[in-house]
Amino acid sequence: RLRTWNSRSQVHEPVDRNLRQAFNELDTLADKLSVSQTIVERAAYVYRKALEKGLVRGRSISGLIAASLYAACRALETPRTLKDIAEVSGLKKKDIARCYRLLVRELDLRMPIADPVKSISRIASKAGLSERVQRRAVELLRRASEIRISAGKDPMGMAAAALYIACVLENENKTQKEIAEAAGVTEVTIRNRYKGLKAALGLDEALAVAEAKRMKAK
Amino acid sequence: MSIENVVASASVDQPIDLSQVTRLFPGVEYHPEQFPGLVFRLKNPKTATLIFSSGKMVCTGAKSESHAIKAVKTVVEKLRSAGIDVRNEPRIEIQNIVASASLGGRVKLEEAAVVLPRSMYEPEQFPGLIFRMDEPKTVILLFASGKLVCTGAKKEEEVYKAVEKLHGILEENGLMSYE
DNA sequence: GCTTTAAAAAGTAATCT
DNA sequence: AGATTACTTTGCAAAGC
Repeated sequence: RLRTWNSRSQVHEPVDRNLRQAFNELDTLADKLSVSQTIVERAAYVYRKALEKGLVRGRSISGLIAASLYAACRALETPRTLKDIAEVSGLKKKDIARCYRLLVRELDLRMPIADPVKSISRIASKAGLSERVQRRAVELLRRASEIRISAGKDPMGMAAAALYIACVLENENKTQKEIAEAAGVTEVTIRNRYKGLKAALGLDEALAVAEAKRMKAK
Repeated sequence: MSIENVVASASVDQPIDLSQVTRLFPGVEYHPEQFPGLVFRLKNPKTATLIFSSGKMVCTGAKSESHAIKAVKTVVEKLRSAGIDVRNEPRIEIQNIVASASLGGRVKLEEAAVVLPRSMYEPEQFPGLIFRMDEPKTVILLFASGKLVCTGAKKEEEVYKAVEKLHGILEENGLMSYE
């Protein structure tokens, strides 16, 4: 995808050698993650800035490329988790996260706060959930953010729990396990967020009725 | 507010034979292939002191500056009474103080992340907001509960100043909610 | 950059009963 | 479903790879 950038590079400069290797890795990751060309270009921009600031010295190109790609996804609010990028890059989540924080600190990147709503459709399609359930989950998340119960919690955990609750309320039979797998969190996390959302949004009665119906159907 | 950990460096300006220390104190941990420092643990003050062959040391785990100083002096005394001649008194410097505190109310974390310069809030990676303060030069981990961790200070006074300053900033911007 | 030491915050995770 | 233990983040020094 970045052939044009690569061919523009001149062979003699070591900077261009670095960029070509970096952009080749970026293309590979981007393909595996199925992200748009816009994301790739933003990631390439972030990496160039990092190169200019000398942040690449003594650090692995792979880690910074993976972190640049994560930063681009975050900046453009495209739901890709550190876990996703760790899986396709073969790098450790912890190392990519460290590079990402370095980029944000040193390049003064202003990142939008991760929004669980942006992950709803991706999790839903992986788990095979209806449009109605998704809309319900989004509404639950909107109410949750108003009363600030999401603060400090993993956005994917919030999104997964909202989808699970929406499934119960809309009588869509999906297990916590299926949604947990689609979201990349554990069932325990869904249960904990479920409790929090139920209590904070006053869903006790509605969920009790829906759960009872669910048991009967089963 | 309470001080949770104090890190101090020290030096007796004289080499120390770590193998000898290992022989005299069976309880110490020393794995030179893994790490050049010998771990000398004290029950009181409950601390762990790393001793290097250069005679330099690092004491961690103390709950106050004075406890850290007391711990280093105790370690030196123990070495002496075991038969190691340590001629000089240790030169001790406090390097870092870690404290925890509560602001007494909930913090609007997402809004704070937008308002506070040089702050990072990444709930996917860590539940707390990371705030780097210039003066006093400290780093504060701030949680939605209003509880926080302040680290990087070299004086207890800096911890108080940093926490009060942050509290003031949060109040001025309407980022606190009590009860 | 890594290695080791200590401690708190709140969240997530793995493992055992 | 709990309970436990362990890991994530921050700061810092030490000597050596």
